[in-house]
Amino acid sequence: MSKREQILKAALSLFIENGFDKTPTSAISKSAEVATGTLFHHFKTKEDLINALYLEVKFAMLEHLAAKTALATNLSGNTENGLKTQIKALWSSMIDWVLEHPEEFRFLSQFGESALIANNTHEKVEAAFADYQALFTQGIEEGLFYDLPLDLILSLTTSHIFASCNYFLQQPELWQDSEIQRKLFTSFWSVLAKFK
Amino acid sequence: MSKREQILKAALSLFIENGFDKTPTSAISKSAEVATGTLFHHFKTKEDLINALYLEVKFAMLEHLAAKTALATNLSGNTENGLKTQIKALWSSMIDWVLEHPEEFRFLSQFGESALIANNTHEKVEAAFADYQALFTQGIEEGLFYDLPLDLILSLTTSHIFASCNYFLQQPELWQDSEIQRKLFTSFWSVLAKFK
Amino acid sequence: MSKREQILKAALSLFIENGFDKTPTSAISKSAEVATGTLFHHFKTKEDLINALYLEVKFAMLEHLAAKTALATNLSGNTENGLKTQIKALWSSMIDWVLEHPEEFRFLSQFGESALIANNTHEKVEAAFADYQALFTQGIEEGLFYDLPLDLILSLTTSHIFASCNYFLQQPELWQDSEIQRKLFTSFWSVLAKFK
Amino acid sequence: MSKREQILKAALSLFIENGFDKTPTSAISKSAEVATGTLFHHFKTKEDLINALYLEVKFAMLEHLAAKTALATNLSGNTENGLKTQIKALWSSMIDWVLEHPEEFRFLSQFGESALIANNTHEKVEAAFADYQALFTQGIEEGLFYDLPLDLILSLTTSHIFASCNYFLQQPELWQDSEIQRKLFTSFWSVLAKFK
DNA sequence: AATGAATGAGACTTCATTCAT
DNA sequence: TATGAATGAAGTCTCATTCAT
Repeated sequence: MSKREQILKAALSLFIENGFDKTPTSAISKSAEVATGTLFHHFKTKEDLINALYLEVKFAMLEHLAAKTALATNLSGNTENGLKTQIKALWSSMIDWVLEHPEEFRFLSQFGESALIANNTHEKVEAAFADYQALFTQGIEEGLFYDLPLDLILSLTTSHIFASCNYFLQQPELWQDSEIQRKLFTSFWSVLAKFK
Repeated sequence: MSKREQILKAALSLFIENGFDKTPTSAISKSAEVATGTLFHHFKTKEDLINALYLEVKFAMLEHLAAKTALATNLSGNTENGLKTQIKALWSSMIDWVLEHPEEFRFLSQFGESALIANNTHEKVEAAFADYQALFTQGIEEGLFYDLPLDLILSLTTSHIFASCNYFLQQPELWQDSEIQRKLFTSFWSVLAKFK
Repeated sequence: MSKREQILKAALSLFIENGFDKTPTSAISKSAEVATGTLFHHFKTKEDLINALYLEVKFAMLEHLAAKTALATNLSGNTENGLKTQIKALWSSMIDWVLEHPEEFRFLSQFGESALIANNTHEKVEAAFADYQALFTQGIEEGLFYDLPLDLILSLTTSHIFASCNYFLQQPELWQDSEIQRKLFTSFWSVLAKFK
Repeated sequence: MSKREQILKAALSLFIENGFDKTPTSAISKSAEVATGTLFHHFKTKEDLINALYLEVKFAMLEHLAAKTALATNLSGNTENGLKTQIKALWSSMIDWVLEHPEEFRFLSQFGESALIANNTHEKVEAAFADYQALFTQGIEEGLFYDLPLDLILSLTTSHIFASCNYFLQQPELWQDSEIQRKLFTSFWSVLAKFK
């Protein structure tokens, strides 16, 4: 692992454990076993570091989703209920990834909305997730979803997933229960879809 | 307004504007027009201050909900669909309060999950909200809601309301549109209820 | 006990326990169960308080010595070895008092040399102890003691007593051992006297 | 001189002049001509600084004593009165060192008994002085000294030396007077020895 | 005499960042 | 690329003292 990677890894753990402001850069470099100067060699400032970390995590998540949902899309073809299938794949891939990457998820929960993440950073992420967003636009346009503003729809679904993930992180065994999965997806789906 | 209240008010504004760590206690006392020592006369530490503020805000919200929903309960009597009526009253009172108290809502959004709020504080709040929580227990027990853990149900509904509130704070005029209200409550209700 | 006395008593305990600077006046008034303002009603400043306390303690000690050694003097008459008898009485009365008033002794040990005690205060004390000092002048003049400066003699004897008292405070039962008393007085006496 | 040494030197002067609590760390760094942060780079806290300083001073004194008394030991051989010779060498080396290092001595006088010096620190010092302590154990065991507890003996002798040093610091020319030296050592010796 | 809320100067310490090596 | 001693501005909190009641 390169020193840059050591630093990112140490920062991830420390930021979620103590928060950004309660994590001195000296603690990061110590935990990463590099000198204090080395951190600033790789990241101009502490805020640069957290933005770089945010991008790494979001893109890692994206790669996972891409791998899982590409498969789902191919299997389903483009049948009439293709949208529901795709969104279900997205939904469950997301929860899978979170359960495999709990620290990363906690990081996104804590810092995704914080002012530390620059607009510039958010824009890069949004561009990368454009394809997924398009699924929701499609659902609204086809009259399958409630006729509500796209942003509101996205926000409602995102927060439903986040709440579910938080719950499963506490009780991971529940995710194995297919009955619970079914109920929960029904709840999720009905947040946006007019019909079950 | 007592000096204590001046301090709480100033802290509320500054914390949501800049965050906890980016708000020096000196800025709070300055904005509250009291001496630096006065802040520490009333609140032993800066963390004590934010916990006291959290309690004040939560209890103010509770009072508003109590006033509004007591009314709703009386009107509805205890008819068969009493639960849905009560929860709808709760839902809309909540959004009403948020739109009337945007700073307080932003404060709860930012700090409700943060490690700054002590367990002790959370416990006091939960005790005060026990009656509302009971509504959800009832819904689960009566088989009206999904048979999912109470905590999960609460978390899903809370995050639905929060996402809605956040949206209306950006677009307050949409809350006047009764059609949107209807759709959104339908979405909200179906997060937890098996039947529409 | 008057409030003034309550304050002095609380201050004594706290000063020896934590030191002068580590004892807030607020802690003193709290321990004395009076209001913060009351302390400053009786003592103009915190330094005034410690000076008042120093005087109280020194005069209390003096009273004890006077009571004990007056007796000794009367019994001994003014025989040739009167001086040794008187000094022995002084020596043992002093240790008696210390063992009965350990807090007061610790207070004198810690603050007797400190810059907190004003010259003015020291002068009052010295005036009150003039009679005892005269004993040592007499010993030097009579050629019984080493021909060394009075200040040095006083300093050597005082520190011998202090060291002994400190020891007996740790091991009070040793003071009951008359053999040890005898040896220790022999040691003490030979610090100043040419002959045993 | 390294920055660390500059800080220790400045702290020594300021502590004895004003006391620990009346010496702001800002005054130390200013007097040492280093930045405020530099002090805390070398010493984690202000108390760490005074403990480090205490060790430095005690070890410097020890080195001086070792150099002087090693010589004395060699000259004296192990004749019958070797112990008295050695202790006299110790006694006069000690006073020599104090007169050459008045600030260091005042520092030890003021802080040696204070609660600021950690047990841990005292233990390190005691270990280093074990050889000298052994001389006194020997004196007691050989029946040359009073049969009193070692701690008490050490305490009595230490305070005799301290009182003498304090006196000579006021009147350094007296230390040149060999007659006074002789009397004073006789006084010192008779604190512990049964025979002159 | 007694109270205690209010004051504000000043204390210790932290920490992101730099720079000479 | 890597190091870590050095920096100094800025932060939280303490505390002796005052004064209106």
